[in-house]
Amino acid sequence: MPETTRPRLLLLDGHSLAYRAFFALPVENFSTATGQNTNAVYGFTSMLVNVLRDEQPTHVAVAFDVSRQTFRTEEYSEYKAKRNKTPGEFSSQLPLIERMLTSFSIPFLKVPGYEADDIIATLVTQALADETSGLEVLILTGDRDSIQLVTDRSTVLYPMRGVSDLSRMTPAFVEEKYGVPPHRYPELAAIVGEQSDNLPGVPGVGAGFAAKWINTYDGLDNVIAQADKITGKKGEAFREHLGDVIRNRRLNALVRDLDLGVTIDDLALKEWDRSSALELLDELEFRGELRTRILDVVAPGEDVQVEAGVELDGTTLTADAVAPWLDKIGDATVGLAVRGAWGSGTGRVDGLALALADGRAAYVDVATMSAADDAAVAAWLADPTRPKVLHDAKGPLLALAAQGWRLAGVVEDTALAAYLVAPDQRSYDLADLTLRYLHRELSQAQDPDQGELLFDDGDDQGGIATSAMVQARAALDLSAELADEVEKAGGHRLLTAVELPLVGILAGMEQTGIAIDVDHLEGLQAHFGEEVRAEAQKAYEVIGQEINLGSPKQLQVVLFDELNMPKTKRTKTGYTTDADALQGLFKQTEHPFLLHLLRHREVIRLRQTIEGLLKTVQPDGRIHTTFHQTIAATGRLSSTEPNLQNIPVRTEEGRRIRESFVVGSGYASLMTADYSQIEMRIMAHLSEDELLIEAFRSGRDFHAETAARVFDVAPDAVTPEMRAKIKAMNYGLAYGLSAFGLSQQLGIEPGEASGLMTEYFETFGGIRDYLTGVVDEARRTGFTETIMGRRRYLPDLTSDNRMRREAAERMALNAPIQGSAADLIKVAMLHTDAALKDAGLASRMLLQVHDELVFEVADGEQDALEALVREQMAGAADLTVPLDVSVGTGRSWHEAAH
DNA sequence: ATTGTCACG
DNA sequence: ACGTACGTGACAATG
Repeated sequence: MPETTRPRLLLLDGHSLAYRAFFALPVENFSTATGQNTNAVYGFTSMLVNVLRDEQPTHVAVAFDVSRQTFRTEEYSEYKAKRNKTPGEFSSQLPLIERMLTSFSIPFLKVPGYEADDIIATLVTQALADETSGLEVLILTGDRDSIQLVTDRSTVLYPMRGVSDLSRMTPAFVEEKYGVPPHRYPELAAIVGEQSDNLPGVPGVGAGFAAKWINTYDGLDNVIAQADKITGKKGEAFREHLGDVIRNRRLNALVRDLDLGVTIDDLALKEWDRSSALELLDELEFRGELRTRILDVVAPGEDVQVEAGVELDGTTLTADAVAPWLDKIGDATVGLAVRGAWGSGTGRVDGLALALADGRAAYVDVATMSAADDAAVAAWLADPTRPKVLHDAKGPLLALAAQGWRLAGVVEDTALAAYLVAPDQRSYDLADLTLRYLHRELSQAQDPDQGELLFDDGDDQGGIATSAMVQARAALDLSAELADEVEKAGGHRLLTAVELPLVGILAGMEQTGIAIDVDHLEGLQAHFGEEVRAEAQKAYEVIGQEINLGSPKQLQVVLFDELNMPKTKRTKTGYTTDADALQGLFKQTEHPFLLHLLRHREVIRLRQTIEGLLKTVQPDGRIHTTFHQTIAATGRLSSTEPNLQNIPVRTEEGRRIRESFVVGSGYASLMTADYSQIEMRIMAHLSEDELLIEAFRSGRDFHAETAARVFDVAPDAVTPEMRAKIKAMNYGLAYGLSAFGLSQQLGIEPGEASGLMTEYFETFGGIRDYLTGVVDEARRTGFTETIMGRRRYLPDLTSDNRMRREAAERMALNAPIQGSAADLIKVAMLHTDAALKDAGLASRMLLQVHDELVFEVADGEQDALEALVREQMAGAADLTVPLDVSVGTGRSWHEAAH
């Protein structure tokens, strides 16, 4: 005989559970790419799903508070008044919880003027009224008021700590824990008070005494009636606070007869809306364990595989089969994945995987290709009319180039698309994106036993062909999905007109590399190495011991314990020993150790830089850096292995390293071209500040011009000090400067810095208005935007954490400026590259350093190149101020400085 | 793996 | 009262 399912009603207090989850789970760990916080949704959903799984209810409902205004606040305005203002990070998650419930087909109820507790109390009362139904009730809540609802047919599940441990409150449990039966719990709470509701109780009376009184006198009413019989201090306090107790009792009584317009039958569990549930899980970026747990409960047996069911009709092409296959697919858009390796401007191709939207896919093993195959592949790759989609195309591009294949017709790079949609991500791994946007497990689908991959994989032993084809298909499907997202984020033009075409240019620059004078670099290495040794020796002599000068920990012992120097600014683990602090200490103590230490730092750093560079010189005598297009959230490029964007320049000694970056054989010289004050010019353009625009249009010394305005003197009366102050101010502006930061920078008093800022903003009111406007708008829309429409999402602008909020505000000030500059030089690179090709010049672009481009100049092209580069860089955008470009030429990067 | 320090724009 | 400018990458020391 089949077991009859006992009817069980599960009631949840949505508000209190979500609120608990919000504080239990660190918000940093739970937010989406676009900055939506999800910790409360996550915690609530997790609790809900666990209870659904463990308790198997037949009926479910969730109750919410509508607002803080209820009949209780009407009656007692201080009710819950001590609670902090509900954080925006919390409120924004409530609609998501409601959507989650809707997709689970679980009804949620709200009644204006009443709390979630009252709704639950009403439902419990209804459910228990019908004794024949045998309905059992479970109440999941984070609010202790519900304890009064516990009976032998209704149990409260109360989260103990965090969101995982539930305490099962049966009548016996309540009696054991509080010393009173459940229906008397509110009487006890009335005496003891409830801090979270801002209901003060009787001072000095705890749960123990309260329970004793209630039991002795048989209920609170009798305790009150015979209050004068209670002796001692506690009795006195009780009589004194009788009013509070009576009020508490009135307020903590739950309303049990609301008109909800639903019956218990309406709460029966229904079919889940699987597709909208999945969609929401993706939107919230819930993957991994919770996702699985939800799907297990929501749609048992219909796990991700259903979603991952990508049917691939794949084949590993044998010799001479490539050309016919490529012919068959015509000009369909193809997902392309390259197997091989790449880096340092070169690479190797082992195989190519192609996938089409209709399921066809092929893998070409380069090792077994015939000459005809090679030609067919080469032609297809190079044909711009045969559209291809790749993930992170720059590496494959280099590998293909090393194979002698040119790649054209790349209509989408899914890494770049995902970056434009959410530029703050740490990585844009294909598997992550596939899961986030396609609801598919790349790794799972790779396994032919689990996925639904239907193809003859022939001698594909390691599944290399399979996984490559699956990735090719994933890239293709992703491009379709991301196209919408990019469109929504307004990034379509940026993607197709800037980022995508830039890929090839960057690949070319990496491939070309920059020539290095290794002998010179080795000479410098020996030179600085000797000084490192000598300076360390002197440092050891002064303190009479040999410590590791590179260890902040050992330095702190020497400086602060042994030499008893004043403590510097704190770091997480101790006191800072950075150069600024050491200089400060030297001013106070004049201890020679500090000078040797500082000098040691300086030269060891130079030596390290040199050694790092030497290690990366390739057999061709050149360094081939890797440029990254999806790292910096502002839109800038970054450079690694080695980083050629932070080669020393500020000191004469450091600049000697730049002497080692030289013109390669067969070329005449290096040329650098950089924008002057690009960020301030963008500031002038965006702020439309008349005076600032005028300062730039005058063509005279910008910092001096602005200083003259601020100090209200003639331009020729500006002293070097005045200029230095305003220069620091000008630079600081785009960083969201503070009086403190400015004072540190200039070594002046914060008060003076603050006065300087006031003067500055009075002079350049347009800048002040612009800056406040940027932050306001970003707070409203959730993102900032550059001249080209590049977005950066800054959810922390509404954070309750002051540090986080202010940090986000500074990012909001900086992102449009730094990002627009990045847009501009990228456009300049595209135009310059095109113009070089147009003009048939042999000169080539080697490096980009944010506002500077470095070129290798071919013989006889010096003047033509300079004119071309100036024109393209200055014309990259039409701003209200001119773009000034300064150019220099020489044998080395050092000489090419201007 | 994280922290401190320091190089660049 | 508190910590302080934006964006990166490399290296050594240390947990």
